[in-house]
Amino acid sequence: MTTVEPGMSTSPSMARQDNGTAPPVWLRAAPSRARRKPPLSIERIVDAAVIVLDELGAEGLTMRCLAQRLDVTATALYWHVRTKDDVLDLAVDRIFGDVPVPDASDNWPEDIRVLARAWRGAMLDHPWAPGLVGRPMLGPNVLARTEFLQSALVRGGCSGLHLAVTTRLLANYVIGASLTEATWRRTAEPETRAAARAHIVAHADAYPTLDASGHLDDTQWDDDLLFEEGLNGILRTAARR
Amino acid sequence: MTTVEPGMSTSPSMARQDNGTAPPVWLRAAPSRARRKPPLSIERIVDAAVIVLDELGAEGLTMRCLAQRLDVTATALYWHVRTKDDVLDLAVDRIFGDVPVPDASDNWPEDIRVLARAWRGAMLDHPWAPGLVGRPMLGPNVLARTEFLQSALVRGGCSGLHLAVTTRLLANYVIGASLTEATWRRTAEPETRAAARAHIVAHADAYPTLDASGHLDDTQWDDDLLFEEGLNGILRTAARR
DNA sequence: ACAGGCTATTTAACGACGGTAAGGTAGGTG
DNA sequence: CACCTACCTTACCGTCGTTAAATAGCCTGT
Repeated sequence: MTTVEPGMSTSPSMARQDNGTAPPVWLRAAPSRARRKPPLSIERIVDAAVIVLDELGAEGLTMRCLAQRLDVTATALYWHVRTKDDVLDLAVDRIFGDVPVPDASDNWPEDIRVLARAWRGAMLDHPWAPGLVGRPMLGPNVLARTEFLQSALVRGGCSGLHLAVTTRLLANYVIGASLTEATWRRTAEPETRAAARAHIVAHADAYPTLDASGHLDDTQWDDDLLFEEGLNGILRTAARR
Repeated sequence: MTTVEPGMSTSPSMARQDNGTAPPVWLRAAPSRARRKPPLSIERIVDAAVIVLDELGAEGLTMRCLAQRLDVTATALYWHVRTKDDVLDLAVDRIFGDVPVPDASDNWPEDIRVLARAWRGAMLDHPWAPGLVGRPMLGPNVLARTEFLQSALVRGGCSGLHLAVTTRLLANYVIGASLTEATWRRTAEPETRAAARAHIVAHADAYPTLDASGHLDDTQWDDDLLFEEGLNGILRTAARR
């Protein structure tokens, strides 16, 4: 993955510390025209942040560790970014950039389905993202997807109050579903999942319906199916106007 | 609010430090039978945590500040609680305990409406709560409300896949709506809200539908109305089976 | 009355974090 | 050559969550 380049040590502090013992010449770069470290940029920072978040989760992202990954000191990041929260906001919007905006077809419900599926897919691919939705989502990528979603509803004949209601219904459903599913997948090692399910079964007198319906039982229903059916329900009422 | 009791200083460290200068006798408590500090308990900790969260938000809750409010050192909390995350989980479940579980009537959609309204209301009363839903919600209060919700659907004739789909649809909608609304209210001073709306208007070429529909325009639609209408839509499809 | 043990709390401290202030260094420009 | 600006580093601050050890209050058996 990471290849060693001449004149580039993986740690800048090591490069500075080697006073006295110079490395063999052929490992040293040509003194004047050596390739330098690529300059830092917001894009590179956000890219690295997403990688770290994928690997370590939201709690694992540290300015120091993020800087280390970029071969830079932590404080260098603050030249390009104001706070850590900025990095988080940018990272969230970044992953929504990976959600393709489909071309508008003549089948508007299917357009919405495609977008909603991809939206949920992006959040489940980066399970740290739903937990970060508690900050305002006003990035350009999010707005662009919301625009597409609402425009599809307009093509379907929605307007006025009904349009506002359905837009929110759709967005909130996708967000809520992604949040709960991601939380469930992230926090629950098989042992924990089983314990939760067992807790319901054990207190079946308090939770008779949950017990009978197999709530929290992973083997009962497929998450993808449940999401899809819920989506269909929303779209059906949207179409009936 | 806080009354000064004899023999009880608001800060224990002050009480210890006054070596030498003893307070006047009448301010000192009777030496043997003085009322002592009420003992710490998980309940008192969680109560205080909710208060602090309401006042300072999720980022303002510190073990030290929580301890100070309880007139105790920070480390004393760890006798009753394993980590700060425990406090957070307990606080989230605690506020759901304030959501009244209605008696089952013969009008099951209205039962669900009542519960859903109160659920959303609880999260908006404690705007820090939705941001903490990224941790598993398996507390007894949450489970009891979920049980009621699903049992109402069963009374309405739901079963099998349809029951599972509608349960999730409802829960995810309420969670998503509460999350986005609370986020919007919490983070957005009027200036920020106006800026967000203005951003859409300024880029009306990129977001024509959002612009025309008044997206992010607070004066356009009432949040309560939008939530209620979305809920009605879900319940209508649930009833049609 | 008193020793001893359990419970609840304090004192002290550690390591890591987000963030700031000041200084340095390279590259372009006069 | 000097100088400016953009970018990065070194050194450091205050706060956080958490642990370990010492300590105070209370109950119990004698």
